[in-house]
Amino acid sequence: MQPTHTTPDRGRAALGPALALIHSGAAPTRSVLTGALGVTRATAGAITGELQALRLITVDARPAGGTRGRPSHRLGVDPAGPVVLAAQIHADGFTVAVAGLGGVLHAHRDHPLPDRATPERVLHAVVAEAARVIAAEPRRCVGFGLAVPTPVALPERIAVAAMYLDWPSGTPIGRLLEDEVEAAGLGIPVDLANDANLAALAEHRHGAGRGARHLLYVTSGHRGVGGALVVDGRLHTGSGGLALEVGQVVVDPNGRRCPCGNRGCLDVEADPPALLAAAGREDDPSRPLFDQTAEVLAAAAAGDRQARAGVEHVTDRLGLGIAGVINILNPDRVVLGAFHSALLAADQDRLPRVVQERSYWGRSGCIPIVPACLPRSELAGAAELAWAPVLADPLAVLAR
Amino acid sequence: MQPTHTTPDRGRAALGPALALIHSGAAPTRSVLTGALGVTRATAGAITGELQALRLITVDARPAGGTRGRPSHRLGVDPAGPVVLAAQIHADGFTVAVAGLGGVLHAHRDHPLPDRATPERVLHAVVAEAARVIAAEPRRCVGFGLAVPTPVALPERIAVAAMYLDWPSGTPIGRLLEDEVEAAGLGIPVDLANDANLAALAEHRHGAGRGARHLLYVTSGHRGVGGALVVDGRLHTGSGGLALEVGQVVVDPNGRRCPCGNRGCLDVEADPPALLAAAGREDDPSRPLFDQTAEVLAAAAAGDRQARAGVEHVTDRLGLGIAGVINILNPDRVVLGAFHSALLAADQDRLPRVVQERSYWGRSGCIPIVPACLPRSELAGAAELAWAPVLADPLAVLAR
DNA sequence: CTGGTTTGTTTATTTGGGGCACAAAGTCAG
DNA sequence: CTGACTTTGTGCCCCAAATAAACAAACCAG
Repeated sequence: MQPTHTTPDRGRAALGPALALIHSGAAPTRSVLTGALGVTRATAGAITGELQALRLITVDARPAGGTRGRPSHRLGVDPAGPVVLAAQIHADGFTVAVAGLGGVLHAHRDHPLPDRATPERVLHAVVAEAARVIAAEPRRCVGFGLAVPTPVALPERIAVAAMYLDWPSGTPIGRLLEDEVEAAGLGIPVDLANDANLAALAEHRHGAGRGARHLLYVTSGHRGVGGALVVDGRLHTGSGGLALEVGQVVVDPNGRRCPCGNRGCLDVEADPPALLAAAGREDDPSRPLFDQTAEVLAAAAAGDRQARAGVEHVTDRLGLGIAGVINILNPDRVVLGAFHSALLAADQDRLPRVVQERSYWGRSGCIPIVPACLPRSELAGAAELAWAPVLADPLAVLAR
Repeated sequence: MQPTHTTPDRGRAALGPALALIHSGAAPTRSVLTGALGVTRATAGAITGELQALRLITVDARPAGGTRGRPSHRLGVDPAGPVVLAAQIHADGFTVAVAGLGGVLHAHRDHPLPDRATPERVLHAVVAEAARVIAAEPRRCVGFGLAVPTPVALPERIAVAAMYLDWPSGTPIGRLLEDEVEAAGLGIPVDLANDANLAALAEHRHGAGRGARHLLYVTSGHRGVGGALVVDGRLHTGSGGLALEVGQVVVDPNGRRCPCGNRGCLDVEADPPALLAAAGREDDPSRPLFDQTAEVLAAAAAGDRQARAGVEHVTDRLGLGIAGVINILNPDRVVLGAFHSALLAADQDRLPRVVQERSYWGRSGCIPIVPACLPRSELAGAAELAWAPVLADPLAVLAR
């Protein structure tokens, strides 16, 4: 017999949204919070009081100055409040960091991957390191988020087609992580997601995408092109978690072969190796791709004609791909990370022009294309993932 | 002096969501409503009682039968309750209909466009007809929605690049409509939007897209390809209202010229004239395109080799375009309207196969591609638009 | 018929949040 | 410097919406 079909007491429902606004910097004062939540000043005061009692935020009574009337108190995250663990697995190793609210990365350390880097061994190493960090951390740790360099299929969180790691496609990476966390006895909620998706999330909350309603994020680290889309402030993962495989957008049907089977995907037409090839250079496997592309960009800036042509070629391809997405989604901002950010810096005008020419009626001329601005956006995104339960319902997480 | 920075009393907040659930058929009983809203049975009972008192819904105590326990009462929309006006402007004229809740089109009549069909004259004729219908309608009319065959740029609701009508791009069609409604003294809230977008909305609420979280809708009436996307149950219009110009997706860079300036847009590669051309037939301007494409499809079904090749060619092009969108958005269903629906019917297997081949890892093999099923989806969508304020806050609209 | 199960309704109670008044803390004009 | 004005923070009262609990109703299965 079910007692009387009810839901557990959620307490103050606006607590989470209020914390999210302060966390993202969108509500620096109680007054702004009042307007953003659509409540009275009295309620906003009660909410901030509660958040303060939870040691999540601080209220600074020093005058903010400027306008007329009584100055607002400044709202900020509490540096002594709870923290989360953020981790990232990448091609060369993994990183574990402690992160506070407000997008603050307190400390992070890089570690090499274990030998024979199977999913189990890597996750075991990550969780072991996480346990060490938690043990050494005086503040309370309330979550753990992990960024992985493979697409993650929902709802089972299965890694598919890892590009750098030799992980078999179909690895149930979500369950493996939870098993490791359970075995280590961490006792905190855990989640993981694709690194490019998380980078987009972080840029939207704290970086170059702040305030954008719909955001397109495109990036490339080593090989392939990743991206993500934020719709109405939320990461759009699609029905299967595999949305925005922007790398699969075809920009040249007669272009280079792509591992996915098609020809001329953005994946192979606008990543670092594509720039090397377009500039007529060989990929030297013994050196980091990043250094080699930096050389090409520098040469182009110095006037090297072939390098310049290569930059323009790849920029045009990228522009075509972005224009295609813009035609479909009409975001209000485009943020470029890593390699593409450098590409934009090398020629400020060309990419916006190409995008404008190739998107319907040139309306995208008004869509700003800006470089990412967070130093470790994937890690910051993993922190966002870890904070998600707290932002959804602070009481439920902190009450334990 | 602002009194105390407050928001107006909204009464029962769950009233709107509850009505929306009943309206879309997602909550056929109080019990389901209880679960969907996350409230107790007592609250759900109070809410349905209030909606019943507003004459918006009916409660039918007849047994629904089947399972154990006390049978639920059936919830349904009240046929005698308020109605809205739905109108559509199309190439040959305009249509005005009366619509009830639940996606019911009560009656609709077609009218020719006035001579010299300027925006002002057409809107004047539509509103005049609407006023006549309202005057003859015994039930209370609480809204007016209009579907127009041009993209509508937000937030000013400006028509851009009309394809069939000779309307100048940049026409402030939203303001013109409001002026006409005001001049006619209708005294009801009014809104308008692009017809393909509204068709997608209607299919999602009441048609082939019911229950889908993310829905891609692609259609073509006469010339060009339209579409829309429903994300998390809401129409995605992008930041400027011009999202999902799916017609601008390039499927063949060496293809036919498109009015937009590009080559090989879906707009000119997968619309009715494209099929005629691919089947080696001349477009006879004196006959409706629909009849001509129907002939090609019939010929293909009868074994005409050239017609068959044309159908396959256009199907492949359409599949390429859909696959591109799927790679970016990963919807969980694709609905095809009008011409594309007929194209799918002509060859059930080919389109899904092409989409599967051309989208990443063939994962779209699981994404159903189904024909639209509403007879007048644009009109039904206009009704949805008119209902929107009521579904958002029934009391605010009906209290007057 | 009896017991079990689910649904609808009534009543009492809790509580989140609005309305209001007032105090506080600044700016601005003279 | 002073007083008017503006905006913010807070305490108190009250209401209304939702929960909880108990009960009644309606059906099925033995």
